[in-house]
Amino acid sequence: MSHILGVRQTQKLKTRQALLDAALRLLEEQSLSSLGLREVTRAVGVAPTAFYRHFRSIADLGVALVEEALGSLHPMIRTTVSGADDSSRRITRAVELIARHVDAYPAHVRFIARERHGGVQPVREAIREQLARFGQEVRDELAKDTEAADWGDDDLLMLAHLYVDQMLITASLFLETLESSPEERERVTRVAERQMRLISIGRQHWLD
Amino acid sequence: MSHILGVRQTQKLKTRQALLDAALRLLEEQSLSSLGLREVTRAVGVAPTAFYRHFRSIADLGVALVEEALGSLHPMIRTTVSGADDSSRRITRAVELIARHVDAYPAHVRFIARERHGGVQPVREAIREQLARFGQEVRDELAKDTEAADWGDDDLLMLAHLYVDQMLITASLFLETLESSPEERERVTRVAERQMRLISIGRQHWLD
DNA sequence: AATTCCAGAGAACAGTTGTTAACTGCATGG
DNA sequence: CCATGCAGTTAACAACTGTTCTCTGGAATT
Repeated sequence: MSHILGVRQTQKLKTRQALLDAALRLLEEQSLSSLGLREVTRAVGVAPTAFYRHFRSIADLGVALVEEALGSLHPMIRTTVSGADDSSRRITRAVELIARHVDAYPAHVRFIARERHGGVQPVREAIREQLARFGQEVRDELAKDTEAADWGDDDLLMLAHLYVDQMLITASLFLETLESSPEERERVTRVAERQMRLISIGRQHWLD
Repeated sequence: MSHILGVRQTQKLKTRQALLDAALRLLEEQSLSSLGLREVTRAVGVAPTAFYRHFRSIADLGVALVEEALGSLHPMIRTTVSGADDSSRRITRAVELIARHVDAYPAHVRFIARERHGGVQPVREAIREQLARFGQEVRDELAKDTEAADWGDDDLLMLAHLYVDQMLITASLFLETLESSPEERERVTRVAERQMRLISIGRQHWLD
């Protein structure tokens, strides 16, 4: 199955990745809809026309970036929500995991937050799709929990989307505090934890 | 106090508003950071240089749009959250108010959702400021409620921001269903109501 | 009635953009 | 070893961008 790539294909993949990296860096201070194809190739040090060997358009590159930013995140989401330990520790761990992820991949997080409602339709669509998948996965994880025994499937999905949106809000908040003081980051952490906790409390009393 | 404007000033305001309107329309299918000054003046039917009589830059126009989109919304937010009637009806009414607002001003809502995390720093800042004000106003309204008698100020603000974010998420969801079937809109309405309800339940049991 | 002011027009500027076509050199498969 | 494939180059295109300076007509002020 594992097919060893030739010199040619590896070089092509390398250039492709360089384009993605350069685009992601340029997108820290602008939106995808204003990102120029020449701007990207210039940053990589490659001729403008080389772009077409890898992507049909900037929108196409954007969709690839969505895949890169969210595609590998599914296992992490699953393990974050699941687990049978007590809910308080789980929340602390989840918020910390989000904070770490923002630290590790700030540009990816910024890209998703920015382009989720951005001006490029295919990219919005790709993000919407991935987030819907997250929602379903979180719902499946929640369904395993004994606490959700009598819940309807609709309600589980409703709660799952609430969690997913809350994660995004938290991530975006951490993003804004990337260059703030540790005290500010701590404050944001505590607010996020309490918001999660309030949702959890609502969840516990949903069937009352 | 009410100073009657001369022919000259009214004409200037008219052109300014035409620029804002044209920009808002053009922003339905792109982001602010890719909006061109010439593009806007062309849409209005005015010379490119006339733009400078009204705005220093596109970013400056964006900040004005934030004011137009959110500035007049404060009284509505206050009345939505306040009121002593039972919480279930309040939620129904709040979600309906959001739906109506999205119907009436879709371009404004889209602009805010898009540029909140968009590529233009001064505009992000302006939106952040307005949303922070909303948060404080909602907190003040929540503080009046007898249910929040023993709540700390921190917790009230935490809840207020949760509500504000939830309103934005709901508005953005309605935006996506603007051209969908009535059934789809009804479905979104019910999900939004249940999410609000879950948060309200969490609120009721917060001090347990 | 004469003067000042100023919103908008017009022309020109140096740069930028996406896309095309035809090319080159080198890894690949026969 | 030779022929093919294909990643990346080069050059050129028409169209577009923000910004400058200069000008004009008519409202506002005196």
